[in-house]
Amino acid sequence: MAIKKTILDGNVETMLLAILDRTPSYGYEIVRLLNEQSSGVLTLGEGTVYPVLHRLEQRRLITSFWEKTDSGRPRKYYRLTKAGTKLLAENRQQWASLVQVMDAFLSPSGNVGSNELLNGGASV
Amino acid sequence: MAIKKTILDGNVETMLLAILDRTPSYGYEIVRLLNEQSSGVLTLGEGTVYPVLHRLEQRRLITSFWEKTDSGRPRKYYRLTKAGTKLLAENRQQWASLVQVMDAFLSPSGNVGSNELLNGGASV
DNA sequence: AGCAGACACCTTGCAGCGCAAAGTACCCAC
DNA sequence: GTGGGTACTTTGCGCTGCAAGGTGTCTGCT
Repeated sequence: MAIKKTILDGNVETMLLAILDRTPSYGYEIVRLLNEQSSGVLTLGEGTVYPVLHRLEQRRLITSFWEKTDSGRPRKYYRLTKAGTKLLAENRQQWASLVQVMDAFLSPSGNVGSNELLNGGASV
Repeated sequence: MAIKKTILDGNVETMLLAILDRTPSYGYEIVRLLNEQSSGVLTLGEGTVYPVLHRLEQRRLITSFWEKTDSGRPRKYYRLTKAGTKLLAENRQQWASLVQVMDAFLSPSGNVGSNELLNGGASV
């Protein structure tokens, strides 16, 4: 079963930033990357990824530059800005916090609030 | 830094189900539970939790019953239905898948696609 | 008596995000 | 000349979290 859209909210942004943090890339390839390298868990279309890229660019978290190719249409490459790198770091932190909280509440044992859990996170 | 709303999308639902899976409870207490037992990571208000509860009830995932109390107003308790229990299981699976994917893409080393990661999840 | 504050519930309206759908355009192979 | 792969774009819908505002009860302080 593929992942439902609702719990993806906001995390697509983080994944794109993480991908672009490794190396500049372009929309079409990012879509392939996400779908192929997620064991079939993700099934994102272009209609999802492109708008996110546009949003990120408008917010100056990434910048774009066109590159000609031998085959087919030119590609619009994206690269992280400084602000993007910073946001990625924040998002990593956010994600870590969420994992911590979800783990606590989802633990079947129900030992939420056991203080062992409450030191590792969100010191910021 | 508290968690931003966007990445909470859908997960609040799962947390509520998980809480109610342990024991029936009521809105006001659930709000306290979430905020107190999350090391300050969550700062959810009643305006967030009550609508979710209503939604869940409409979808027949939980049922409610009023209980009188000695102090103050009566409480509206919620309890999981069979469908709710089933959805919780699904949501756990969804969450596990998301964690797997996010871990893969967020790993700084960039070794996404290393096949060690690709066995644990989403067999459903 | 009056008032604050904890308890407990509810609703409206907005903003953000994912995504399906539909469209444009180029190239290659048959 | 048509089908399919590459590549980018946009519009509009639905769902979700949440801020803001509101109702009502009881306890305790002054």
